[in-house]
Amino acid sequence: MQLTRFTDYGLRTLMYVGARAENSASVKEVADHYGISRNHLVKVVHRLSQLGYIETTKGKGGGIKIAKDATKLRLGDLIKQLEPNMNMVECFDTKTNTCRITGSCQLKHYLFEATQNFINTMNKYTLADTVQNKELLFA
Amino acid sequence: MQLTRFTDYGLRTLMYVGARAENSASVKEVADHYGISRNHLVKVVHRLSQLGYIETTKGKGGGIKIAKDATKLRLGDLIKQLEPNMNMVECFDTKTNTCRITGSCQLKHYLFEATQNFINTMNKYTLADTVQNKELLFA
DNA sequence: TATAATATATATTAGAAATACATATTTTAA
DNA sequence: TTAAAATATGTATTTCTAATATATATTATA
Repeated sequence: MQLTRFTDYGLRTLMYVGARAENSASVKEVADHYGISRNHLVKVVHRLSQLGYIETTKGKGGGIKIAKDATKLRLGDLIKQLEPNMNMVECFDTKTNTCRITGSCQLKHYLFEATQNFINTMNKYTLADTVQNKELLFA
Repeated sequence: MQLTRFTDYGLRTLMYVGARAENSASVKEVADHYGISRNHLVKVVHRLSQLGYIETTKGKGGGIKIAKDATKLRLGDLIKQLEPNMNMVECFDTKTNTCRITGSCQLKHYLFEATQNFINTMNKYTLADTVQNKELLFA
């Protein structure tokens, strides 16, 4: 049970940009700061922009910028949208489920409740909560 | 964010065996019932036996049997022990962590709390709760 | 002693995440 | 107007790990 690096990078990018002056930076700057692939990060940023969390500006002097108030960005919502698959077990997706005991098995209900609690707990916090000290982030 | 099939199969095996007369069955029987690889299931069963959840008997007439009272087997504990990796993000494991903002980043604390809530929720339920109707399981 | 079961180690396969590469597009500033 | 600097996008490759397969060993009983 893990989050993908895609989600991890997405959160880290928002944290970085949110802590920057004017809430802006370039993808290259973020990739360099974390020592991760710029090409991979481009896709994460692209997804964040699709979701409306980031504004991108092409061309010279362009870059990325947070599109929403960091105190309004709930972490649970972010995770739910960035994760490629929140189906905890096979039978969460009725299309591909092959489990023979689905009918009488209660496990899925408990897993659903637990996953919901996971997201709810994360939703107690916002992006703004994640960075305790903006200066320290760049130390 | 998903459980591995290994964990899924482990839970299903316990459910199956727990619903059987005398709480016993053979690996082959369980594998056939779910239509999954017997060889793979052998490893799951082996792990369950290492953890003390299942007793195995070799030889003719042998098989597997639940080693504990199903009403005492909490699902959260099971999941925690069956999952190969409960490190939600890279920085959960200080040995392999490379993230540069670990010092000032609060995300890990929130993720830790949320994961704990996930496990706690599952621990409200036991293996005995998962099977509503033993007969239905084999319908 | 043959058979039916689990135990164990190793090899292989499959799938998905992560990364790399190449090229297109856009915008600005010289 | 053109070069440069940024993101956009599609495809290919690599890497990792879960899942599966294979082979053999061990054990116990009929």
